[in-house]
Amino acid sequence: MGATKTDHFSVQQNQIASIAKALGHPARIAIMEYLIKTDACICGDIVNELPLSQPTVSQHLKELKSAGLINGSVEGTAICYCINTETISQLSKYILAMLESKKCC
Amino acid sequence: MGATKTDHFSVQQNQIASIAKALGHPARIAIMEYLIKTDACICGDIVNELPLSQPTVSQHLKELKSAGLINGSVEGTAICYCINTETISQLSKYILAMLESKKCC
DNA sequence: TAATTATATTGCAATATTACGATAAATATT
DNA sequence: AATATTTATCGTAATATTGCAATATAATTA
Repeated sequence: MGATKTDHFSVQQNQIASIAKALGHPARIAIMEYLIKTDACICGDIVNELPLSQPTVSQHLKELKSAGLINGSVEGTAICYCINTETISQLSKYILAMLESKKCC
Repeated sequence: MGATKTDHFSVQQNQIASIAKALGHPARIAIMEYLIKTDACICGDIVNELPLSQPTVSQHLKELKSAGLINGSVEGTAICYCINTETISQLSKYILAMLESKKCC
């Protein structure tokens, strides 16, 4: 075992889970915060901001990208990373809906 | 390696990450949705709702509980599970703040 | 074109997660 | 007390994640 049984759940359940999963690591939260804090697309220096090696940061960026939480575009030798508001908004709406439909307790 | 370097990140970053991580599995999303859909605390029958074995569901419930996303109280032979609005609200606020501080792109 | 700079990929070790059968624990009921 | 019901825990196997050193790739600059 060890493999998630994704096919037993709905597309939306898997989608939301994969976005949440991508945010489920402090390094990736830190990356998102840094991209937001600087109010701009960041070319480079994400590695210098984190207490992790370059390959590790690159891997985290890849996961955030594949979850649709950030976009990356080539900018010379560097790559420009930017947060993707749409995906965050999708998660936000889902969670707000959770709170709204809650009636008991 | 394989162990997350939690001590290199802030308490809040770890907190948000752990809530997101708990939601990072379709089965746990399905559990949350079921608890919300039924508009009540559910004693039992969560296992019957999911395509997973009882021990597996029990484990997922434990994770949701330890992340503070649900509460469980003994109710006879059964256990009554309920979603914890506070934790969901905490995540919601954090994500909304993300969207608000986003200015570029 | 060679050197430089920035990011990605590969390979690997350590650890974590997912899933379930078997079994235990807790509470009700007979 | 014995049985039934419900949930938790243990043990274990399969897979995933985390992290980094080494290396590769891509684009710029000298």
